[in-house]
Amino acid sequence: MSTSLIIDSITRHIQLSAEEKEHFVSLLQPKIYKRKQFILEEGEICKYSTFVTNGCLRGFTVDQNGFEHVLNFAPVGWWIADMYSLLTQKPGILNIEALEETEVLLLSKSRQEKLYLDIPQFERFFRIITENSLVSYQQRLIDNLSLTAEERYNNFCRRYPTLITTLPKKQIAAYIGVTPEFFSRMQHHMLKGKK
Amino acid sequence: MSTSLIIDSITRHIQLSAEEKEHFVSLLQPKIYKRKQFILEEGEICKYSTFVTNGCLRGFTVDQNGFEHVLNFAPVGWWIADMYSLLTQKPGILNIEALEETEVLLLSKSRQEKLYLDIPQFERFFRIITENSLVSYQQRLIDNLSLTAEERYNNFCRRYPTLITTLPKKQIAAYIGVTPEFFSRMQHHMLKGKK
DNA sequence: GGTAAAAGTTAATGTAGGATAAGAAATAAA
DNA sequence: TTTATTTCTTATCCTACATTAACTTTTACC
Repeated sequence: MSTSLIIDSITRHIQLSAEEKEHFVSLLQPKIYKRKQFILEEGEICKYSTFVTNGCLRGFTVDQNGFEHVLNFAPVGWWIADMYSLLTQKPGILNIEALEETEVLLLSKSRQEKLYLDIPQFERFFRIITENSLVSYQQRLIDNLSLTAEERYNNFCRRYPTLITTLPKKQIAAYIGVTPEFFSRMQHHMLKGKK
Repeated sequence: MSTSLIIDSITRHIQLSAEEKEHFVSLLQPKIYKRKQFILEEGEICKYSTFVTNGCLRGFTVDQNGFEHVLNFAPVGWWIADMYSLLTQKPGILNIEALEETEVLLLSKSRQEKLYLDIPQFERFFRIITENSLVSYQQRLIDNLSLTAEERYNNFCRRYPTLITTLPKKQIAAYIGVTPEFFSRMQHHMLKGKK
């Protein structure tokens, strides 16, 4: 089980002793998902916080008309969950799917809660990453209210330069909030504009 | 200084001794804002978490074309801040303004940080309310990607029934993401549809 | 390496919601 | 109570993006 990445990303925010690290690692379950395999499906209760050590996941919803909307991507080093369902333990609306073969570390809700009591520093760690996540969703909401699709795409490229090359365009379109057809036309238009 | 509301809302999530409550309250600064007065302006550094004990605030951005977009409302019992600016201590893009005469309790960033060390339970409290806030922004983002303006308005009415009566329609329009003109037309259309 | 499936493109037509303008109604300040 | 300001409405025209459909290219996997 490769845990150096998760430990590094945690100790960027809090300090842990060797024993604490060891204890934390003992709570994690490694798992591998194949391309297109679902980590979580709409209607299920989310039982885990999922940390990606390899590959990439996507969280998305399906609307009344069957169209998919991407809430988030989780590339290497990111956490993902259906936060609503994880917190309330009620059925969620999120689907989480592997975009390619993906290795994760699972932290169950009950173990996460116990962790807060055993090592209170983790309360701080999850507070901090939740705060950062909140800020980025607020910014994205403002972007969706203020900007054109073209501007939102430019922001996406600026914020996640590595993802543009790896993700199918279809998925980026579903993230910025346009149809694949319009996305295609938009890119054509942007190229023309630059020349 | 009326602190029973803030103490109640905190002790719904964590337990505090009488001394801890007293200590917490000693960190708060009461303040009153007049209608249209700004709590924070774009470009400033956000120094406080603000808790509303009376009245109502709004957080909004102004886009390139001068249009306002409402990120959030803070009625009685809610916290508000420019989270990006508060966390990074860099100039923010949010304006926070009083919609009516409003009483608040201010908790400065430095005192909040010290509070985490003095009473670690507060780390948990702010983790929990940040998680809840995150969930609602995620849901709102999905709504903006999936639903029509009419459906978003219905959701707003369902989620914040008390606010519909008190807020100017203009502000609700800027929250759900339409112009006041279209909002007006939309309401007319909805009435017709119901009969 | 072949083939089915998925992803991407292009074009024509349609629509939710924006822009502009101008007046009516409500509210606040004096 | 009056006046000024803000909010709300209605109507017309306009645009960013959606829909549909048909086609091409790329990718996965047997």
